[in-house]
Amino acid sequence: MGTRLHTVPEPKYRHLKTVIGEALDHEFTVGEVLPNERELAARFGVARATLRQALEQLELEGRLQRRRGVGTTVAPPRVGVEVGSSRENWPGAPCDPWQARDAHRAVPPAAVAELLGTGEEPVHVLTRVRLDEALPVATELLYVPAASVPGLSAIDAPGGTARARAVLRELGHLDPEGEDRAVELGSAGAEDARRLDRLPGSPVLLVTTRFLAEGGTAAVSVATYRADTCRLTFGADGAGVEIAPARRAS
Amino acid sequence: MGTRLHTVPEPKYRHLKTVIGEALDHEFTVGEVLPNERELAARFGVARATLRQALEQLELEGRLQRRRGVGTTVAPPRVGVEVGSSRENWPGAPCDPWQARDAHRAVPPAAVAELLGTGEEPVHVLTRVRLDEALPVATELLYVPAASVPGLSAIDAPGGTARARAVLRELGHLDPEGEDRAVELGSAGAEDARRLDRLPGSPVLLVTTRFLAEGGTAAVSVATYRADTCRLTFGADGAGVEIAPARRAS
DNA sequence: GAGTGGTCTAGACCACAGC
DNA sequence: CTGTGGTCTAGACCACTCA
Repeated sequence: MGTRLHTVPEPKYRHLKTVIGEALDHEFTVGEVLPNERELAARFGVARATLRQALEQLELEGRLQRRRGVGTTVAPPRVGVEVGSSRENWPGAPCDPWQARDAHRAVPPAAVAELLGTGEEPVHVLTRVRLDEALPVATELLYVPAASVPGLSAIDAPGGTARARAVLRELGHLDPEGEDRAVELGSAGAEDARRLDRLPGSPVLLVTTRFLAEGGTAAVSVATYRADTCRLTFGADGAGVEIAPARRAS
Repeated sequence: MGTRLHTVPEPKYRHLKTVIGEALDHEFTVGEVLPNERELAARFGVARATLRQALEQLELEGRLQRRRGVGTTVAPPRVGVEVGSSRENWPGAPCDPWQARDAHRAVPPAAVAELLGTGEEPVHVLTRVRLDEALPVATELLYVPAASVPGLSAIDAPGGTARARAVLRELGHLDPEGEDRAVELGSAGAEDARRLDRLPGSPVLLVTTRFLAEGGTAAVSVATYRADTCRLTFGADGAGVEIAPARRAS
């Protein structure tokens, strides 16, 4: 009685994924370019679409990187980006890892308005970017109700980065009381995709954060992290920098 | 001077995604079944593969649920599962939301062994499942070095759930000193897929947790959450139960 | 057995990067 | 320009669920 007689036949693309995945571990180095898709498909004796199904999953797992017009390369290990507990990512804090790009006033989407407790009232909306080694890893919309930045008159700074800095400066004066966070899977919209240098629809990790101060919600951040290159870390006060990626076994 | 003259033509599947997404918001209710793929493709005048590309992304965003042999239905909003800070998810704690399924001894994968600080030495490996409303939302492998459970002899319980309970009981006696966590995107392996009632390769959120006690790593958990149905929450001590899903705008 | 989504094929053309 | 990955087609068959 052989092991697992007559289990379902494994689909081709899944077998391909295993084979290529093992080849990546043993016969390729980070950054190396793979043969092109037509070549690979021919070599494995499958249609290009089938091969692509395998490559897609490997890319989803952060093991491959594909760029139109360029080719498919072996991806480096995911970079860990600190998202959690350390107080340094309070907006406006000295070590805040985000770069402000713009600021304007607008009525937030309903889901955000509910978290803020504001109604249809416009709030400050900051657009920010987070870089790692000069490459963008995330974009963010930071919603700040006027009530959180009392020292700022609505027409204080004309807009753009100047106002963004002013809002952040005021936020930094608040006394942080903690944060709420939610992480879920999403896909990049057109804007985010452009800023993250990915195609629209690429998988992203959506991090919604509620910043608490003075008994209420001081700001809400909706951040979009590249799921292919990022591993979000939630350190126990800076101790957890060393978590290595856990590779899936089938 | 029309707005955005001559920008790139939007791919069909992305336009489809928008159209169907809007229809989901306005003309369908949660749980309702959509027309089948051949019917939809014909209705929109595209090939089935193109339609499927749109459906795939909507499923990735948690807006659709597809089951072979059954059909495509409108998904309910994602369920928030508490993963973070609250001390109640320490393994073996009274309110631990996980259900033990099995226990055995094995040498952990290299990445886990490194976190544990054990070498090639075998550790306890507990298999657990996390349910929400009787549906599985996550599976877990919990690696516990023998040193963390001194009150347990290696052959104490013969294995299975009995030993799992014994290990957890011992773990619960430790004094928690904090946790490290990392979240990344992955795809379900064959085993996980079966337990989560999904197909292999489905997107999952991989949560690697290091439990700290007595100055070292008491255990390492590698948990696999269904990315389609789950939103991981990291509450500020139970305050953040109310975070609503933030829907992507394009 | 009928109907669903999942897999697969063998083509085609398009958009983009880089020379 | 050439070569890459991205999109798209019109079929086919398979695996699964349920009546």
